[in-house]
Amino acid sequence: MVVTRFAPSPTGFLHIGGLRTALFNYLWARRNGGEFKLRIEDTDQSRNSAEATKAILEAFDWVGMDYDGDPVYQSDRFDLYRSYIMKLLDEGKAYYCYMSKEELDKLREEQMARKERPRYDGRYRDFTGEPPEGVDPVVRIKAPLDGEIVFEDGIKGTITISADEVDDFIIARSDGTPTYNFVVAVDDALMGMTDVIRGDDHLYNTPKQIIVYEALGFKLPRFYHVPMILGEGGKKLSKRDGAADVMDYKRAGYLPEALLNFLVRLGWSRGDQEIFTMEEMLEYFDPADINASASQYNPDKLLWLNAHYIKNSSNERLAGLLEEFGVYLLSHDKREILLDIFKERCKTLKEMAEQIKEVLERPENYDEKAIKKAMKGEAVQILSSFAEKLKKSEDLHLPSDYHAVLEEFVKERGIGFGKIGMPLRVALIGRLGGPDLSDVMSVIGVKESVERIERLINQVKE
RNA sequence: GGCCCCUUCAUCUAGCGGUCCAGGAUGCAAGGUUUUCAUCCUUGUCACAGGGGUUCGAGUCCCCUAGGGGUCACCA
Repeated sequence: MVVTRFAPSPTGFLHIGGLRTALFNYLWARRNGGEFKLRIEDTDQSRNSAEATKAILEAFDWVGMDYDGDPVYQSDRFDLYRSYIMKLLDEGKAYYCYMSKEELDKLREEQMARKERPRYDGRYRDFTGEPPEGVDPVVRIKAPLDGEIVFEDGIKGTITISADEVDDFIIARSDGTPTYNFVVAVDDALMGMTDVIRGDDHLYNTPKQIIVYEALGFKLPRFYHVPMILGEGGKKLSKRDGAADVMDYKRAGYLPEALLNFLVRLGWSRGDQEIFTMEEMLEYFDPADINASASQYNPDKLLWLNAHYIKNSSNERLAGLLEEFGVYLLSHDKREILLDIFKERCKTLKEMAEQIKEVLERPENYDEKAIKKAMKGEAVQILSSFAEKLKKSEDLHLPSDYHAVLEEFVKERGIGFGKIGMPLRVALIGRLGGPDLSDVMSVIGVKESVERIERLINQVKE
């Protein structure tokens, strides 16, 4: 049985680094038929917010990762933590420390001045005297005084930390609330975690948590510390590097499977394979194969992946998704042709929506450079006679019908395709470039095509 | 600064001592397809951080240097 978890603190949105660790945990649990749990680390009441929790849940929902059972909120479990703190106190494995915050700060400053590593000096570790008046004590755990703490990391190998790097850290604050490293260890043990996959910014927390595990007699899980995702340029990932919030990717028109595929390949691979369906990820993912080095965020690759998944989506699905971007195609009679055209050429849903709108809606203004390039010479005459020809043609429905008219027109006038192509393009969608003209006309029909041509002609005449 | 971790093309990566004058993908460039743009196809471009060892043989093992990252709270 494999049990994993994702344990965010609800202090903000879910960012892509978090999503990746969540994905790794999810895949590993599911691959093994185990459980994937969600735990909200909200022990610091001043910093967490209900909205943040909601945003995290929303992101999970969007990418389609399901978790087992209800999310566990640490704020519901203070009594539980207290009982374990009492237990350690009773067994002499933890103790009250009456040092005030001010004293502590002073000690730290002195140590820093002496260029020493700031650490608690253990002055109350074996204290038996009268406690000072008027001080609410914190509870500290007894960390080993010498030797080293060694553990096996599934990604980085054997990690050795000298005992004097870890002091008697606080497990309960003076107001009685438990601290992070204590509750994580207690919860992971009690929730039955077998594998803890987390960011390697937690590497230094691990020895502390191991101290808690051992003091409480809990069995250690396997640890995997995954390297962080760096921003472009190798610096810490920031908002500037694409949208840091997972839901921003939805708003920007990314498909969740593209994002997941992108993230799973950041630090993990299987031979030369680039495209992974969820089924394939579930079949092959193993945290032991994660790279030990950090990787950089690469927006171009994400875009490429997204284009791939758009191409391979059904028109029905795309039509549904496009509604969020103001394009309503579900019951549009030209839905299939429209989507067939644009799913091949767009990298995001947002881009797709914009380009579909270019076809569906008349151009509001014309690209100036395009006008200059396309509307010289006899372009106006060519356009208007093409409009005449369109009006006279009957039974134009399919793109091929329009294509035939276009071909005939070019032949009759003895001109190159570009002579009509460029101006017509500007008339229909307002710019050069874009999809096949026959496709566009078949979508909007003869009447609208003619009107758009006339509109451009009038505009140019002015 | 102390401690810990990391280091193959611009980027994501393959490589687990010989099959590597280092493979794939993205990007970029060129060509082809296309009435245009995009897609697509083809070709090309580009890397073992540096220095010492170990070994018959090192991208692969060890050490040093450099660079990068992380961490040193009554935050999580």
